Amino acid sequence: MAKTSILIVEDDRSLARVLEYNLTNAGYETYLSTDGQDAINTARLKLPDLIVLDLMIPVIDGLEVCRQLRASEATCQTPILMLTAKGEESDQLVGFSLGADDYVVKPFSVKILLERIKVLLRRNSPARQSGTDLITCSGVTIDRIKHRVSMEGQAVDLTPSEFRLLDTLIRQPGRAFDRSELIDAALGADTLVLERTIDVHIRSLRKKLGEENKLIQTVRGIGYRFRESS
Amino acid sequence: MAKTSILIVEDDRSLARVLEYNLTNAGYETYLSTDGQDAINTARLKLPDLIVLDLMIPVIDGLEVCRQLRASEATCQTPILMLTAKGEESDQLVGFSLGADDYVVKPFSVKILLERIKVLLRRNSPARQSGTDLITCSGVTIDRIKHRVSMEGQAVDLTPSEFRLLDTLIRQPGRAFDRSELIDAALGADTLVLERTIDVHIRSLRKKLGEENKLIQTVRGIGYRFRESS
DNA sequence: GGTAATTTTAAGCCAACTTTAAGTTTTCTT
DNA sequence: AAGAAAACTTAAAGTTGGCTTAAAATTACC
Repeated sequence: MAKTSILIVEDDRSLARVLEYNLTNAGYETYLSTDGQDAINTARLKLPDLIVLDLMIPVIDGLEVCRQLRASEATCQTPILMLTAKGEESDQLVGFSLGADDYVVKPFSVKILLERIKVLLRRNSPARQSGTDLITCSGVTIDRIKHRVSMEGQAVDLTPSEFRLLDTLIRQPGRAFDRSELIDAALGADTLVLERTIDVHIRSLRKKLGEENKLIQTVRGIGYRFRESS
Repeated sequence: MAKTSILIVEDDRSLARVLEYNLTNAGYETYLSTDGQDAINTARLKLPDLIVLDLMIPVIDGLEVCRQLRASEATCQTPILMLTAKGEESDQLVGFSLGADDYVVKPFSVKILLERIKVLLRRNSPARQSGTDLITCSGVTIDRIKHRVSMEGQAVDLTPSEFRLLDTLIRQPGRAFDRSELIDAALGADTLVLERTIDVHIRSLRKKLGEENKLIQTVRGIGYRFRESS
Protein backbone atom coordinates (compact mmCIF):
# COMPACT_ATOMS: atom_id res chain seq x y z
CA MET A 1 0.00 0.00 0.00
CA ALA A 2 1.32 3.40 -0.96
CA LYS A 3 2.08 6.07 1.59
CA THR A 4 -0.60 8.60 2.38
CA SER A 5 0.20 11.61 0.24
CA ILE A 6 -0.29 15.30 0.90
CA LEU A 7 -0.09 18.19 -1.54
CA ILE A 8 1.28 21.36 0.00
CA VAL A 9 0.32 24.59 -1.75
CA GLU A 10 2.40 27.41 -0.36
CA ASP A 11 4.36 30.15 -2.10
CA ASP A 12 6.39 31.21 0.92
CA ARG A 13 9.52 29.13 0.42
CA SER A 14 10.59 28.94 4.02
CA LEU A 15 7.18 27.95 5.31
CA ALA A 16 6.88 25.44 2.48
CA ARG A 17 10.13 23.88 3.52
CA VAL A 18 9.02 23.63 7.14
CA LEU A 19 5.78 21.96 6.11
CA GLU A 20 7.51 19.57 3.76
CA TYR A 21 9.99 18.60 6.43
CA ASN A 22 7.43 17.99 9.12
CA LEU A 23 4.96 16.11 6.98
CA THR A 24 7.66 13.92 5.52
CA ASN A 25 8.91 13.26 9.01
CA ALA A 26 5.42 12.29 10.08
CA GLY A 27 5.49 9.64 7.39
CA TYR A 28 3.54 11.26 4.59
CA GLU A 29 4.62 11.52 1.00
CA THR A 30 4.54 15.19 0.02
CA TYR A 31 4.16 17.16 -3.17
CA LEU A 32 4.70 20.90 -3.35
CA SER A 33 3.09 23.54 -5.53
CA THR A 34 3.97 27.20 -5.24
CA ASP A 35 1.12 28.60 -7.24
CA GLY A 36 -2.54 27.92 -7.77
CA GLN A 37 -2.36 26.75 -11.34
CA ASP A 38 0.28 24.19 -10.57
CA ALA A 39 -1.67 23.12 -7.51
CA ILE A 40 -4.69 22.23 -9.61
CA ASN A 41 -2.60 20.30 -12.14
CA THR A 42 -0.69 18.42 -9.50
CA ALA A 43 -3.82 17.57 -7.54
CA ARG A 44 -5.44 16.10 -10.64
CA LEU A 45 -2.38 14.13 -11.56
CA LYS A 46 -1.22 12.80 -8.23
CA LEU A 47 -4.57 12.52 -6.49
CA PRO A 48 -3.16 13.31 -3.07
CA ASP A 49 -5.06 12.05 -0.06
CA LEU A 50 -5.19 15.57 1.36
CA ILE A 51 -4.33 19.13 0.33
CA VAL A 52 -2.86 21.81 2.57
CA LEU A 53 -3.77 25.01 0.79
CA ASP A 54 -2.55 28.50 1.55
CA LEU A 55 -5.11 31.13 0.76
CA MET A 56 -2.75 33.78 -0.55
CA ILE A 57 -0.91 32.29 -3.50
CA PRO A 58 0.05 33.54 -6.96
CA VAL A 59 -1.65 33.02 -10.31
CA ILE A 60 -4.90 31.60 -8.96
CA ASP A 61 -5.78 32.26 -5.35
CA GLY A 62 -6.66 29.65 -2.79
CA LEU A 63 -10.40 30.12 -2.90
CA GLU A 64 -10.50 29.67 -6.65
CA VAL A 65 -8.26 26.62 -6.43
CA CYS A 66 -10.65 25.23 -3.88
CA ARG A 67 -13.61 25.86 -6.12
CA GLN A 68 -11.99 24.27 -9.15
CA LEU A 69 -10.87 21.20 -7.24
CA ARG A 70 -14.38 20.72 -5.95
CA ALA A 71 -15.75 21.07 -9.44
CA SER A 72 -13.91 18.15 -10.93
CA GLU A 73 -14.80 14.61 -10.15
CA ALA A 74 -11.31 13.36 -9.48
CA THR A 75 -10.63 15.80 -6.69
CA CYS A 76 -14.06 16.70 -5.36
CA GLN A 77 -13.65 14.36 -2.40
CA THR A 78 -10.10 15.23 -1.45
CA PRO A 79 -10.02 16.91 1.96
CA ILE A 80 -8.66 20.46 1.86
CA LEU A 81 -7.07 22.10 4.87
CA MET A 82 -6.77 25.86 4.40
CA LEU A 83 -4.06 28.04 5.84
CA THR A 84 -5.28 31.58 6.48
CA ALA A 85 -3.63 34.62 7.98
CA LYS A 86 -5.08 36.05 11.15
CA GLY A 87 -7.95 38.38 10.47
CA GLU A 88 -9.07 36.83 7.25
CA GLU A 89 -12.04 35.37 8.98
CA SER A 90 -14.47 36.27 6.28
CA ASP A 91 -12.31 34.26 3.91
CA GLN A 92 -12.68 31.27 6.15
CA LEU A 93 -16.39 31.41 5.81
CA VAL A 94 -16.15 31.69 2.06
CA GLY A 95 -13.62 28.88 2.15
CA PHE A 96 -16.01 26.57 3.90
CA SER A 97 -18.73 27.36 1.45
CA LEU A 98 -16.37 26.54 -1.40
CA GLY A 99 -15.56 23.19 0.07
CA ALA A 100 -12.59 23.55 2.38
CA ASP A 101 -12.85 20.97 5.12
CA ASP A 102 -10.98 22.77 7.85
CA TYR A 103 -8.69 25.74 8.32
CA VAL A 104 -5.74 26.65 10.48
CA VAL A 105 -4.86 30.26 11.27
CA LYS A 106 -1.27 31.41 10.81
CA PRO A 107 0.89 31.35 12.78
CA PHE A 108 0.17 27.82 13.89
CA SER A 109 2.04 25.05 15.63
CA VAL A 110 3.06 22.08 13.58
CA LYS A 111 1.58 19.81 16.17
CA ILE A 112 -1.86 21.29 15.70
CA LEU A 113 -1.55 21.06 11.96
CA LEU A 114 -0.63 17.39 12.13
CA GLU A 115 -3.59 16.72 14.37
CA ARG A 116 -6.02 18.43 12.05
CA ILE A 117 -4.61 16.51 9.12
CA LYS A 118 -5.10 13.25 10.92
CA VAL A 119 -8.69 14.09 11.76
CA LEU A 120 -9.45 15.01 8.17
CA LEU A 121 -7.83 11.90 6.80
CA ARG A 122 -9.80 9.72 9.13
CA ARG A 123 -13.07 11.43 8.42
CA ASN A 124 -12.53 10.91 4.75
CA SER A 125 -10.95 7.51 4.84
CA PRO A 126 -13.81 5.20 3.90
CA ALA A 127 -14.08 7.02 0.59
CA ARG A 128 -10.47 6.41 -0.29
CA GLN A 129 -10.15 4.53 -3.50
CA SER A 130 -6.81 5.65 -4.78
CA GLY A 131 -5.00 3.21 -2.54
CA THR A 132 -7.06 0.19 -3.46
CA ASP A 133 -5.12 -2.91 -4.36
CA LEU A 134 -7.62 -4.52 -6.67
CA ILE A 135 -9.47 -2.65 -9.37
CA THR A 136 -11.74 -3.83 -12.15
CA CYS A 137 -13.10 -1.74 -14.96
CA SER A 138 -14.59 -2.70 -18.30
CA GLY A 139 -13.58 -6.31 -17.80
CA VAL A 140 -9.97 -5.56 -16.95
CA THR A 141 -8.70 -6.36 -13.47
CA ILE A 142 -5.43 -5.08 -12.09
CA ASP A 143 -4.00 -6.46 -8.87
CA ARG A 144 -1.21 -4.50 -7.24
CA ILE A 145 -0.47 -7.16 -4.66
CA LYS A 146 -0.01 -9.99 -7.08
CA HIS A 147 1.16 -7.63 -9.74
CA ARG A 148 -1.11 -9.22 -12.25
CA VAL A 149 -3.56 -8.12 -14.88
CA SER A 150 -6.40 -10.14 -16.31
CA MET A 151 -9.16 -9.69 -18.85
CA GLU A 152 -12.31 -11.74 -18.40
CA GLY A 153 -10.28 -14.04 -16.19
CA GLN A 154 -7.52 -14.49 -18.75
CA ALA A 155 -4.11 -13.45 -17.49
CA VAL A 156 -2.39 -10.74 -19.49
CA ASP A 157 1.37 -10.38 -19.36
CA LEU A 158 2.60 -6.80 -19.11
CA THR A 159 6.02 -5.21 -18.81
CA PRO A 160 6.64 -2.98 -15.79
CA SER A 161 6.00 0.24 -17.72
CA GLU A 162 2.87 -1.11 -19.31
CA PHE A 163 1.66 -2.16 -15.90
CA ARG A 164 2.17 1.26 -14.37
CA LEU A 165 0.63 2.96 -17.35
CA LEU A 166 -2.49 0.83 -17.21
CA ASP A 167 -2.61 1.26 -13.44
CA THR A 168 -2.59 5.04 -13.86
CA LEU A 169 -5.25 5.07 -16.54
CA ILE A 170 -7.63 2.59 -14.98
CA ARG A 171 -7.72 4.35 -11.63
CA GLN A 172 -9.64 7.19 -13.23
CA PRO A 173 -11.64 5.66 -16.04
CA GLY A 174 -12.81 8.20 -18.52
CA ARG A 175 -10.32 10.84 -17.51
CA ALA A 176 -8.04 12.01 -20.29
CA PHE A 177 -4.37 12.15 -19.35
CA ASP A 178 -1.93 14.09 -21.43
CA ARG A 179 1.35 12.48 -22.33
CA SER A 180 3.44 14.39 -19.84
CA GLU A 181 1.12 13.37 -17.04
CA LEU A 182 1.46 9.78 -18.08
CA ILE A 183 5.22 10.06 -18.19
CA ASP A 184 5.21 11.53 -14.69
CA ALA A 185 2.85 8.96 -13.26
CA ALA A 186 3.97 5.80 -15.00
CA LEU A 187 7.62 6.31 -15.82
CA GLY A 188 8.57 8.59 -12.95
CA ALA A 189 8.42 12.36 -12.57
CA ASP A 190 12.13 12.71 -13.17
CA THR A 191 12.20 10.68 -16.36
CA LEU A 192 13.29 12.61 -19.40
CA VAL A 193 11.89 11.04 -22.52
CA LEU A 194 10.08 12.03 -25.68
CA GLU A 195 6.31 12.17 -25.38
CA ARG A 196 6.09 9.76 -28.29
CA THR A 197 7.41 7.07 -25.98
CA ILE A 198 3.95 6.94 -24.47
CA ASP A 199 2.44 6.20 -27.86
CA VAL A 200 4.62 3.15 -28.17
CA HIS A 201 3.69 1.84 -24.75
CA ILE A 202 0.03 2.47 -25.49
CA ARG A 203 0.43 0.59 -28.73
CA SER A 204 1.72 -2.52 -26.96
CA LEU A 205 -0.90 -2.25 -24.24
CA ARG A 206 -3.61 -2.15 -26.88
CA LYS A 207 -2.11 -5.12 -28.63
CA LYS A 208 -2.08 -7.13 -25.41
CA LEU A 209 -5.53 -6.08 -24.26
CA GLY A 210 -7.06 -6.51 -27.70
CA GLU A 211 -8.31 -3.55 -29.65
CA GLU A 212 -11.92 -4.62 -30.20
CA ASN A 213 -13.24 -3.13 -26.98
CA LYS A 214 -11.46 0.17 -27.43
CA LEU A 215 -10.33 -0.01 -23.82
CA ILE A 216 -7.72 2.65 -24.28
CA GLN A 217 -9.07 5.57 -26.22
CA THR A 218 -7.15 8.30 -27.98
CA VAL A 219 -8.05 11.85 -27.09
CA ARG A 220 -6.71 13.80 -30.00
CA GLY A 221 -4.59 16.77 -29.06
CA ILE A 222 -4.42 15.59 -25.45
CA GLY A 223 -3.46 12.00 -24.84
CA TYR A 224 -5.31 8.89 -23.77
CA ARG A 225 -8.02 7.66 -21.44
CA PHE A 226 -9.32 4.32 -20.21
CA ARG A 227 -12.83 3.33 -21.16
CA GLU A 228 -15.47 3.78 -18.50
CA SER A 229 -17.60 0.77 -17.63
CA SER A 230 -21.13 0.86 -19.03
CA MET B 1 3.15 -25.78 17.23
CA ALA B 2 5.20 -22.72 16.40
CA LYS B 3 4.93 -19.72 18.66
CA THR B 4 1.81 -17.64 18.33
CA SER B 5 2.79 -14.25 16.97
CA ILE B 6 1.36 -10.87 17.88
CA LEU B 7 1.86 -7.55 16.15
CA ILE B 8 1.90 -4.62 18.56
CA VAL B 9 1.03 -1.26 17.04
CA GLU B 10 1.86 1.45 19.53
CA ASP B 11 3.74 4.72 19.09
CA ASP B 12 4.30 5.38 22.78
CA ARG B 13 7.75 3.85 23.25
CA SER B 14 7.47 3.05 26.90
CA LEU B 15 4.07 1.43 26.61
CA ALA B 16 5.31 -0.47 23.58
CA ARG B 17 8.22 -1.81 25.58
CA VAL B 18 5.93 -2.91 28.39
CA LEU B 19 3.67 -4.73 25.98
CA GLU B 20 6.57 -6.35 24.19
CA TYR B 21 8.06 -7.53 27.44
CA ASN B 22 4.87 -8.98 28.80
CA LEU B 23 3.75 -10.66 25.63
CA THR B 24 7.15 -12.16 25.04
CA ASN B 25 7.14 -13.39 28.62
CA ALA B 26 3.74 -14.93 28.07
CA GLY B 27 5.26 -17.00 25.31
CA TYR B 28 4.26 -15.05 22.22
CA GLU B 29 6.50 -13.93 19.42
CA THR B 30 6.12 -10.18 18.99
CA TYR B 31 6.54 -7.65 16.23
CA LEU B 32 6.35 -3.93 16.79
CA SER B 33 5.14 -1.11 14.57
CA THR B 34 5.10 2.48 15.71
CA ASP B 35 2.93 3.91 12.99
CA GLY B 36 -0.08 2.87 10.97
CA GLN B 37 1.62 2.59 7.63
CA ASP B 38 4.27 0.31 8.95
CA ALA B 39 1.62 -1.67 10.79
CA ILE B 40 -0.16 -2.47 7.55
CA ASN B 41 3.04 -3.44 5.79
CA THR B 42 4.22 -5.60 8.66
CA ALA B 43 0.86 -7.27 9.07
CA ARG B 44 0.86 -8.20 5.41
CA LEU B 45 4.39 -9.41 5.47
CA LYS B 46 4.47 -11.28 8.77
CA LEU B 47 0.84 -12.37 8.98
CA PRO B 48 0.67 -12.30 12.79
CA ASP B 49 -1.92 -14.39 14.63
CA LEU B 50 -3.30 -11.33 16.39
CA ILE B 51 -2.87 -7.56 16.31
CA VAL B 52 -2.90 -5.25 19.31
CA LEU B 53 -3.71 -1.90 17.80
CA ASP B 54 -3.57 1.48 19.46
CA LEU B 55 -6.13 3.88 18.08
CA MET B 56 -4.02 7.03 18.23
CA ILE B 57 -0.98 6.40 16.07
CA PRO B 58 0.84 8.47 13.47
CA VAL B 59 0.51 8.51 9.69
CA ILE B 60 -2.58 6.36 9.43
CA ASP B 61 -4.74 6.13 12.49
CA GLY B 62 -5.96 2.94 14.07
CA LEU B 63 -9.40 2.97 12.53
CA GLU B 64 -8.05 3.29 9.05
CA VAL B 65 -5.49 0.58 9.70
CA CYS B 66 -8.33 -1.60 10.83
CA ARG B 67 -10.31 -0.90 7.71
CA GLN B 68 -7.42 -1.59 5.39
CA LEU B 69 -6.47 -4.81 7.11
CA ARG B 70 -10.03 -6.02 6.81
CA ALA B 71 -10.07 -5.11 3.17
CA SER B 72 -7.22 -7.31 2.10
CA GLU B 73 -7.47 -11.01 1.84
CA ALA B 74 -4.28 -11.86 3.67
CA THR B 75 -5.29 -10.09 6.88
CA CYS B 76 -9.07 -10.00 6.85
CA GLN B 77 -9.35 -12.82 9.39
CA THR B 78 -6.68 -11.71 11.82
CA PRO B 79 -8.20 -10.78 15.19
CA ILE B 80 -7.65 -7.15 16.16
CA LEU B 81 -7.64 -5.96 19.75
CA MET B 82 -7.94 -2.19 19.96
CA LEU B 83 -6.44 0.00 22.63
CA THR B 84 -8.45 3.15 23.20
CA ALA B 85 -8.04 6.04 25.59
CA LYS B 86 -10.80 6.66 28.06
CA GLY B 87 -13.50 8.79 26.58
CA GLU B 88 -13.06 7.74 23.00
CA GLU B 89 -16.13 5.63 23.23
CA SER B 90 -17.53 6.71 19.93
CA ASP B 91 -14.35 5.45 18.33
CA GLN B 92 -14.95 2.06 19.85
CA LEU B 93 -18.25 1.84 18.09
CA VAL B 94 -16.70 2.82 14.81
CA GLY B 95 -13.92 0.38 15.52
CA PHE B 96 -16.29 -2.50 15.87
CA SER B 97 -18.01 -1.59 12.67
CA LEU B 98 -14.65 -1.56 10.92
CA GLY B 99 -13.85 -5.02 12.14
CA ALA B 100 -12.07 -4.74 15.46
CA ASP B 101 -12.78 -7.83 17.52
CA ASP B 102 -12.41 -6.40 21.00
CA TYR B 103 -11.09 -3.33 22.75
CA VAL B 104 -9.38 -2.45 25.98
CA VAL B 105 -9.56 0.99 27.51
CA LYS B 106 -6.36 2.66 28.69
CA PRO B 107 -5.08 2.51 31.32
CA PHE B 108 -5.42 -1.24 31.60
CA SER B 109 -3.77 -4.01 33.55
CA VAL B 110 -1.53 -6.37 31.69
CA LYS B 111 -3.39 -9.25 33.21
CA ILE B 112 -6.64 -8.18 31.60
CA LEU B 113 -4.95 -7.63 28.27
CA LEU B 114 -3.45 -11.11 28.31
CA GLU B 115 -6.82 -12.58 29.11
CA ARG B 116 -8.53 -10.80 26.25
CA ILE B 117 -5.81 -11.91 23.89
CA LYS B 118 -6.25 -15.50 24.97
CA VAL B 119 -9.98 -15.30 24.42
CA LEU B 120 -9.58 -13.86 20.94
CA LEU B 121 -7.00 -16.41 19.94
CA ARG B 122 -9.10 -19.26 21.18
CA ARG B 123 -12.24 -18.00 19.51
CA ASN B 124 -10.38 -17.71 16.28
CA SER B 125 -8.21 -20.75 16.52
CA PRO B 126 -9.96 -23.10 14.11
CA ALA B 127 -9.82 -20.44 11.44
CA ARG B 128 -6.19 -19.71 12.04
CA GLN B 129 -4.47 -19.96 8.77
CA SER B 130 -1.65 -17.52 8.90
CA GLY B 131 0.11 -19.17 11.80
CA THR B 132 -0.32 -22.63 10.44
CA ASP B 133 2.67 -24.84 10.87
CA LEU B 134 2.07 -27.01 7.87
CA ILE B 135 1.39 -25.54 4.48
CA THR B 136 1.12 -27.14 1.09
CA CYS B 137 0.92 -25.32 -2.19
CA SER B 138 1.54 -26.48 -5.72
CA GLY B 139 2.94 -29.75 -4.45
CA VAL B 140 5.37 -28.22 -1.99
CA THR B 141 4.88 -28.81 1.73
CA ILE B 142 6.64 -26.77 4.36
CA ASP B 143 6.62 -27.71 8.02
CA ARG B 144 7.67 -25.04 10.50
CA ILE B 145 7.83 -27.39 13.43
CA LYS B 146 9.97 -30.07 11.93
CA HIS B 147 11.66 -27.46 9.83
CA ARG B 148 11.28 -29.61 6.80
CA VAL B 149 10.29 -29.19 3.21
CA SER B 150 9.09 -31.82 0.81
CA MET B 151 7.95 -32.01 -2.79
CA GLU B 152 5.54 -34.78 -3.75
CA GLY B 153 6.66 -36.59 -0.61
CA GLN B 154 10.33 -36.27 -1.46
CA ALA B 155 12.32 -34.45 1.23
CA VAL B 156 14.18 -31.35 0.10
CA ASP B 157 17.17 -30.07 2.00
CA LEU B 158 17.25 -26.31 2.49
CA THR B 159 19.60 -23.95 4.28
CA PRO B 160 18.09 -21.71 6.97
CA SER B 161 17.83 -18.70 4.67
CA GLU B 162 16.33 -20.70 1.87
CA PHE B 163 13.80 -22.09 4.30
CA ARG B 164 12.71 -18.71 5.55
CA LEU B 165 12.55 -17.36 2.03
CA LEU B 166 10.35 -20.19 0.82
CA ASP B 167 8.26 -19.91 3.95
CA THR B 168 7.61 -16.24 3.24
CA LEU B 169 6.73 -16.79 -0.38
CA ILE B 170 4.53 -19.83 0.06
CA ARG B 171 2.41 -18.29 2.78
CA GLN B 172 0.95 -15.89 0.26
CA PRO B 173 0.98 -17.70 -3.05
CA GLY B 174 0.62 -15.36 -5.98
CA ARG B 175 1.65 -12.26 -4.10
CA ALA B 176 4.62 -10.46 -5.61
CA PHE B 177 7.23 -9.59 -3.01
CA ASP B 178 9.89 -7.06 -3.78
CA ARG B 179 13.44 -7.80 -2.81
CA SER B 180 13.47 -5.51 0.20
CA GLU B 181 10.38 -7.20 1.60
CA LEU B 182 12.05 -10.55 1.18
CA ILE B 183 15.17 -9.32 2.92
CA ASP B 184 13.03 -8.05 5.80
CA ALA B 185 11.01 -11.20 6.11
CA ALA B 186 13.57 -13.88 5.43
CA LEU B 187 16.90 -12.42 6.48
CA GLY B 188 15.72 -10.04 9.19
CA ALA B 189 14.53 -6.44 9.03
CA ASP B 190 17.83 -5.12 10.29
CA THR B 191 19.98 -7.02 7.80
CA LEU B 192 22.00 -4.81 5.51
CA VAL B 193 22.72 -6.63 2.30
CA LEU B 194 22.54 -6.02 -1.41
CA GLU B 195 19.22 -6.82 -3.00
CA ARG B 196 21.02 -9.14 -5.39
CA THR B 197 21.59 -11.48 -2.46
CA ILE B 198 17.98 -12.50 -2.84
CA ASP B 199 18.59 -13.52 -6.44
CA VAL B 200 21.25 -15.94 -5.33
CA HIS B 201 19.04 -17.53 -2.69
CA ILE B 202 16.22 -17.79 -5.20
CA ARG B 203 18.60 -19.45 -7.61
CA SER B 204 19.49 -22.17 -5.15
CA LEU B 205 15.87 -22.62 -4.11
CA ARG B 206 14.91 -23.12 -7.73
CA LYS B 207 17.70 -25.59 -8.20
CA LYS B 208 16.55 -27.61 -5.22
CA LEU B 209 12.86 -27.45 -6.03
CA GLY B 210 13.37 -28.14 -9.69
CA GLU B 211 12.61 -25.53 -12.28
CA GLU B 212 10.10 -27.42 -14.43
CA ASN B 213 7.03 -26.36 -12.46
CA LYS B 214 8.02 -22.71 -12.34
CA LEU B 215 7.23 -22.72 -8.64
CA ILE B 216 9.06 -19.49 -8.01
CA GLN B 217 8.21 -16.91 -10.62
CA THR B 218 10.13 -13.79 -11.47
CA VAL B 219 8.16 -10.56 -11.51
CA ARG B 220 10.35 -8.28 -13.55
CA GLY B 221 10.95 -4.89 -12.01
CA ILE B 222 9.55 -6.09 -8.68
CA GLY B 223 10.83 -9.36 -7.33
CA TYR B 224 9.41 -12.85 -7.00
CA ARG B 225 6.25 -14.76 -6.21
CA PHE B 226 5.30 -18.35 -5.46
CA ARG B 227 3.07 -20.13 -7.91
CA GLU B 228 -0.61 -20.30 -6.99
CA SER B 229 -2.12 -23.74 -6.92
CA SER B 230 -4.56 -22.57 -9.62
C1' DG C 1 41.08 -23.30 16.33
C1' DG C 2 40.30 -25.34 12.14
C1' DT C 3 37.11 -26.95 8.82
C1' DA C 4 32.75 -27.13 6.59
C1' DA C 5 28.58 -24.91 5.49
C1' DT C 6 26.33 -20.91 4.51
C1' DT C 7 25.83 -16.28 3.13
C1' DT C 8 27.19 -12.34 0.60
C1' DT C 9 29.60 -9.83 -2.92
C1' DA C 10 31.10 -9.18 -7.50
C1' DA C 11 31.31 -9.47 -12.44
C1' DG C 12 30.08 -10.82 -17.07
C1' DC C 13 26.42 -12.23 -19.97
C1' DC C 14 22.07 -12.36 -22.03
C1' DA C 15 17.27 -11.50 -22.62
C1' DA C 16 13.74 -8.33 -21.88
C1' DC C 17 12.38 -3.89 -21.90
C1' DT C 18 12.52 1.05 -23.16
C1' DT C 19 13.34 4.65 -26.14
C1' DT C 20 14.37 6.73 -30.38
C1' DA C 21 13.70 7.50 -35.06
C1' DA C 22 11.61 7.42 -39.43
C1' DG C 23 8.04 6.36 -42.50
C1' DT C 24 2.87 5.83 -42.85
C1' DT C 25 -1.77 6.64 -41.94
C1' DT C 26 -5.53 9.21 -39.99
C1' DT C 27 -7.84 13.36 -38.79
C1' DC C 28 -8.64 18.08 -38.86
C1' DT C 29 -8.69 22.62 -41.19
C1' DT C 30 -9.46 25.63 -44.75
C1' DA D 1 -9.46 18.18 -51.85
C1' DA D 2 -4.87 19.66 -50.35
C1' DG D 3 -2.01 20.61 -46.68
C1' DA D 4 -0.81 20.32 -41.95
C1' DA D 5 -0.81 18.25 -37.60
C1' DA D 6 -1.34 14.47 -34.80
C1' DA D 7 -1.23 9.71 -34.01
C1' DC D 8 0.17 5.05 -35.46
C1' DT D 9 3.42 1.46 -36.69
C1' DT D 10 7.66 -0.71 -37.06
C1' DA D 11 12.26 -1.69 -36.48
C1' DA D 12 16.54 -0.87 -34.65
C1' DA D 13 19.55 1.09 -30.98
C1' DG D 14 20.18 1.67 -26.23
C1' DT D 15 19.51 0.43 -21.54
C1' DT D 16 18.22 -2.18 -17.60
C1' DG D 17 17.49 -6.03 -14.80
C1' DG D 18 17.89 -10.80 -13.84
C1' DC D 19 20.70 -14.97 -14.18
C1' DT D 20 24.73 -17.46 -13.37
C1' DT D 21 29.10 -18.37 -11.48
C1' DA D 22 32.87 -18.13 -8.67
C1' DA D 23 35.28 -16.28 -5.11
C1' DA D 24 35.38 -13.82 -0.63
C1' DA D 25 33.47 -13.27 3.89
C1' DT D 26 31.06 -14.89 7.58
C1' DT D 27 29.06 -18.19 10.66
C1' DA D 28 28.42 -22.71 12.67
C1' DC D 29 30.23 -26.84 14.23
C1' DC D 30 33.47 -30.31 15.79
